[in-house]
Amino acid sequence: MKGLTKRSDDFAGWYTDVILKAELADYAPTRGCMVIRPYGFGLWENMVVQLDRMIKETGHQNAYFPLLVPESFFQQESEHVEGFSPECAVVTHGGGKKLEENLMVRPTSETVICSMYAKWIQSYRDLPVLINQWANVFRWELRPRLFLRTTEFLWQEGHTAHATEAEAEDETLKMLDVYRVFAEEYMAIPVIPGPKTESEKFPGALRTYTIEGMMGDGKALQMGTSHNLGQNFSKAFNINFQTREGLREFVWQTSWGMSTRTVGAIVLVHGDDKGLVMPPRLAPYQSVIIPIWKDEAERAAVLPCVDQASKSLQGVRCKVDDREQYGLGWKFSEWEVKGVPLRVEIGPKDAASRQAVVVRRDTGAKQAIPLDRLGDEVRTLLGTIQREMFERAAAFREQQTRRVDEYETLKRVAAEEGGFIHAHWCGSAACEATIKEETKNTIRCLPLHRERESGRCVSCGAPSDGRVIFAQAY
RNA sequence: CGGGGCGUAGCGCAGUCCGGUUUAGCGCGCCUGCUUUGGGAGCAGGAGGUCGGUGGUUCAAAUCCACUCGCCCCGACCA
Repeated sequence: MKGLTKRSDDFAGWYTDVILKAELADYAPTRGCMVIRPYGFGLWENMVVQLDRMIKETGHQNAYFPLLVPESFFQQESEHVEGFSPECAVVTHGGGKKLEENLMVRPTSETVICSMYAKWIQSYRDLPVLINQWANVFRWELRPRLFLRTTEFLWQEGHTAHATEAEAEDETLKMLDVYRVFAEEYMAIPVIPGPKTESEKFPGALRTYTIEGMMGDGKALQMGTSHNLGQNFSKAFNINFQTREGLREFVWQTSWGMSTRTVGAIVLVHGDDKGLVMPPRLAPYQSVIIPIWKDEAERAAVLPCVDQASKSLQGVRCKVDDREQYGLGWKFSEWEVKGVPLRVEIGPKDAASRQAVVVRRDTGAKQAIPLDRLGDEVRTLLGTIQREMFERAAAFREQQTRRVDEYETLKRVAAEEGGFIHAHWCGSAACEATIKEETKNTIRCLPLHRERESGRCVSCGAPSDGRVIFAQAY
């Protein structure tokens, strides 16, 4: 692709170029906002279809709550207000008049939803409440980046209410695992699930769990979060219920979200110098057929083969690129930057031998496949690509991960190598802050299934019983 | 919000320092026609601009000055 910044030259510039040239998105006239273009939205829609299915399969129902939240509602949970106020947009006027009460544009929907839950929940028989909504939210970010951090973004936010603390914790972890499976099996991105530290948790939550992925430059990206809200919101919004025993209790809540940011993760993890590489299970087009001919005779020979190929690819999201105004090189480059997993070329030579030339986007590997086996082979190849993309990402993460025991080493690795650093940490916010200050690395999470290992905090030397993950984050 | 950079045709840029043969150019793209097609095709013709905005200096401003708006990159805050 001409004009595409090399990934190794300037990773950030490359990222922006890929998104623009692949036509995933474009800058909007509104500051900090972007337009998700049809190709990018097609990817998001495929993600939505799968994630939505998984959310429903775990017993949740979709609903929709309003974009605007009365300021007074928003202010009911103190930690929540403190965390979100700086990044909220506020509506002060409506219908040409100053409003009696300001309306917050939701940065997340806990408060409106809780106000409704207070109304809907009376008895233990009303529990659990398992609701999800697909929505847009606004966070006034100071430094926007396409997909990764935009003022408005799309996401899914689940909000549940339970009778017991244990049930809420189960729900929190269950949805975290839904995210893990989605990231690994659909996005082909290995992630590390685990709780956030106190300083990194969601404002108002008891505990926040995250799935952390490693991007192609070794930096970490939080790809989804699941919060155990405890009774913080139910107390603030008075969401109580009568137990079987006749007692009044506050519900235990969770919330969890995954956003369009993850589209950025797909670019950052799988992309290369030619552009995007789409994981087959989410790709808007899984294959593109490019017919080749230079006169009517060849066209007549090739077209039936294209039809046959196209028919044999039933069930594969396939596009036939028969645009005549573009040359072959142009088409190849275009579908490469867009990351279509498989390119199927059919020209006169192929037509003569009843075959197609199939080229993998991820490896560039090229092979001739007889037309009568094309459907099966393509389906198999798509599976192989999906699996190998995950394996490559996992191998890369492995290669960019260090175990470090000395603070000096941590500093050096953080400065010179980047990537994930597994190190001991005593659990104090002070050490966490010092390390962040001095190395730009933050604790991404305490891996859920980390091995018990006694050691000493890299910062203060106090005892620790397991390693945490440090990394520079997006 | 701090530091840096950039706003000139749809996109990418030159011209700005040192104001004046500049009628504001170039490449790509776009439109018309013909020829082309196994890795970004060729020829011919054509359309397209309040030089980000406002104000100032001057006989004369894309060019100098002031203010302003917007965007990008790097930090602090965040999904």
